[in-house]
Amino acid sequence: MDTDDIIRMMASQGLRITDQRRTLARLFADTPGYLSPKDVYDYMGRFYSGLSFDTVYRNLRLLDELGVLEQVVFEDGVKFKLHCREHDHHHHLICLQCGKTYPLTHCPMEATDVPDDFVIVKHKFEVFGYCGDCAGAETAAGNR
Amino acid sequence: MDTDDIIRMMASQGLRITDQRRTLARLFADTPGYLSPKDVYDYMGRFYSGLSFDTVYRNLRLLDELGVLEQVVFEDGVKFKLHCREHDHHHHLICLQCGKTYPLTHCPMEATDVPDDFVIVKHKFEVFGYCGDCAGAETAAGNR
DNA sequence: ATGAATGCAAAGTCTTTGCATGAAC
DNA sequence: GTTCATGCAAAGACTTTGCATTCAT
Repeated sequence: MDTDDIIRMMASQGLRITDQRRTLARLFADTPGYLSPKDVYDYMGRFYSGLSFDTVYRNLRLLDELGVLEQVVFEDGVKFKLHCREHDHHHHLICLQCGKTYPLTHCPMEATDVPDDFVIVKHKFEVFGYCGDCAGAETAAGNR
Repeated sequence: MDTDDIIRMMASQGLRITDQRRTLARLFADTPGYLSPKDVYDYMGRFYSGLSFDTVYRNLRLLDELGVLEQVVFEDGVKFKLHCREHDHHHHLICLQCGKTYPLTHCPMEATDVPDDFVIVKHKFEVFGYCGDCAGAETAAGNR
């Protein structure tokens, strides 16, 4: 999904396409992983001098509600990424360094035994670590 | 693990056993599930009129660091429960109503394919829903 | 021209910190 | 008697809201 796809998606939901939202769309289109509100604010701040945090929050929340972005709560706070385009259920491998995610097709629920009287509503399965690029960089740094 | 076990654990780590900490120990010994800082504050507040939030936070953080409690970040905030006494790796079934947890022995990592160059650090697997008691109560309420 | 998006300021929630008093050892 | 725990007050981080102005449509 590229910048224009995101913009079309926003427009189709009735949102007005401001310059700022165009930049926001570009940012998420170009980012493979998760971004915190602060990450977004810092990036956007380079282009808009008077940028305020509340606008960033408003747009992130709006895009989350419209299904353009998805929001995940990590130990160190809330983060956002493009909503996964894959329609089939899947989970993620997440790089702790660069934030990039990789889909995992295996869903653990198939193999999980749950008591008969327990009504399942949802589940969460995430794997964290370092991707090839980041693990390599770290090792190299450690060898200095 | 009962109240006295927890108190012994605190004492062995050099903590002073105040009346308030005794109550805190009892609360967690008697609670099968997760408690938010506010839950703890509300409960403790019944016994200590001048109770302040900062003391609750301080004690929760302290007990988390000592390994007496464990802290988990949920969508609706941070919560605490007694640290699992089971030594073997396991996951949890969590009731959205009463917060009670049940251990799951199955670990999804065995069956998950991860790229060779990805270095795994940790993973998270949690199942949410309603336990037998709560699911029953909800259905009964719905039938009124 | 109309209504939505933005910036500003302010408030709200949750959590932490500094300091004096009081309690545990 | 020392040292740690508590309460109070204040500050800090993060997020949301109200309102006037500006901009997309």
